Amino acid sequence: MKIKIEEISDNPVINLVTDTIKKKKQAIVFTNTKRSAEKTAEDISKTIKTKDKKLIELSGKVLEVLSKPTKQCERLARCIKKGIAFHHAGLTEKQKELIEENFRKGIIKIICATPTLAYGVDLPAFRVIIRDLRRYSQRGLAYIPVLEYLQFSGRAGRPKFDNEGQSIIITASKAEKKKLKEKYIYGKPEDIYSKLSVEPVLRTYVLSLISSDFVNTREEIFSFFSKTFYANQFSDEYELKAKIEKMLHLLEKWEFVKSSKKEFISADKIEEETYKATQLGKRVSELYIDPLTAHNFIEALKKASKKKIVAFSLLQTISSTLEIRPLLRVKIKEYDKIEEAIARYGSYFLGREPSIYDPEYEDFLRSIKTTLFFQDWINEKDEEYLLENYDIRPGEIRAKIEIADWLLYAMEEICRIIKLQSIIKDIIKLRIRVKNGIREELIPLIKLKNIGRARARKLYFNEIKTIGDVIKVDLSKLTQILGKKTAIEIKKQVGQNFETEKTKEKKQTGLYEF
DNA sequence: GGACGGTGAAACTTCAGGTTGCCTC
DNA sequence: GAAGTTTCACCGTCC
Repeated sequence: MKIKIEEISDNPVINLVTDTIKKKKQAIVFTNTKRSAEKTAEDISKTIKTKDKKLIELSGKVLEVLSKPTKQCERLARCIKKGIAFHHAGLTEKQKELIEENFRKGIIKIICATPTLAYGVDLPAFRVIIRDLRRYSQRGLAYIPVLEYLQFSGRAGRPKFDNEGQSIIITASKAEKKKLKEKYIYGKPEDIYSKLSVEPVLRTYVLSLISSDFVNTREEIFSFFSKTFYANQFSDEYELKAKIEKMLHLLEKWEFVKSSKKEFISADKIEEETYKATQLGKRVSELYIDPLTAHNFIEALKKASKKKIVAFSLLQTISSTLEIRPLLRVKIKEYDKIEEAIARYGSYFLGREPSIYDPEYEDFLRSIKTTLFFQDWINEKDEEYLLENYDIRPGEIRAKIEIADWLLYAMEEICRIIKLQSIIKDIIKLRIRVKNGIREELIPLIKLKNIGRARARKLYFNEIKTIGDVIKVDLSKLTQILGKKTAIEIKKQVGQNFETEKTKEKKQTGLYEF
């Protein structure tokens, strides 16, 4: 199909977007990096002159999601004022919600997004503009799979509102146009391959099958895997068997499963060797962490019980797992800083420190940077600081923290089973700190509902340091610090009722909200 | 003559994201 | 590999 579009700039994306708005339609622009999504949104917004009250209001909301807005928040707010937004995993949940909601309402006209928006979120638009079909990978810039292209263009056309949807690819030349047409528009999507043979996956599933008593003998295990999609696809039975054998051996060595071979079997009974999960193995399987992670935790905890540890020790242990990946990237200028941290905290490490010549050294440095990020987070550094110093955005911070929380929980559980009581306390404390991004002294206050890191710090600063202090302090002072509504609510939580007549009334009519 | 500002080219740096998993007030 | 950012050389201008 051919459509004519007015050329107001030499940037085709801007021309297309302007045309879309003129038609009173909406568009999603897909780019290949977060930075590009932001830049594109900004470039577009600069060409737009509008002063919509709703947009200004929305822009304010977007800016207020954190106690102190980051540069990213400010940039987003500026774009939204013009009805343009960018959307990627670095935004906070609230910001993403606001953008999606207001795009559906038609208030936001254009979203510049990374692939996040093509998955999960149901957000159709009249026009989809795919600016980049190549993305950086290990082998340099590579074309994205056809499947992904289909995912992008699947966003085009709103079933109830439009009769058609447009998916437009931006190309640099005629030759490229022809090539991309062949590959993406007329081409077939790729085959799907099983990832079952990837070691962490295989480890997890072998343990899970044994732990749930779904299979117990070697034969049963082989037979199970031989019916999987993986076996179907590769049909290299020998290789698969060898891999499973290896996994069984490891699980046994790590004491997650026990083989009957080691037990006494009477002479007249030739029993087939069976596998059973140990108590530890069962729990590891329930926790759904990679058995290797669990094993590393156990080794680390054993070391930890024999020496002085600090938050860094445990944070570094969880930053060395596969689950926490991707690790923060160490930038060229940061090498010195990281090396310095290694020197400073070296004695607190619980794992092996690879030498500079080891291939995993690079990952080690990245794990240290990730650890330092966590450490700054629990020392109450704000989002702007973390963005500047670690290049990690609010949305990414949340995602990392959720995984860290889960891992620390798993660590705590393992600790119970292997009976290392002395460390459990440290883990529990750390978990609260990681979850909330607070120093240890705020732990008592954070237990109150509606009190997060910012308010807890405010209270502490005002000499209200414990629940007892909260009870003692009078309402007017608390109101000064937290505002009336929160102050009353907090007082209520510690058993003091200051409900005013007004709020009581509201409550009766069902309008009262916290 | 030096501070300053503007400009553009060259050099440098960095590059998507996610699902499940657990417990709980 | 290329977009986006930073750095730097260069020039003109002003005081």
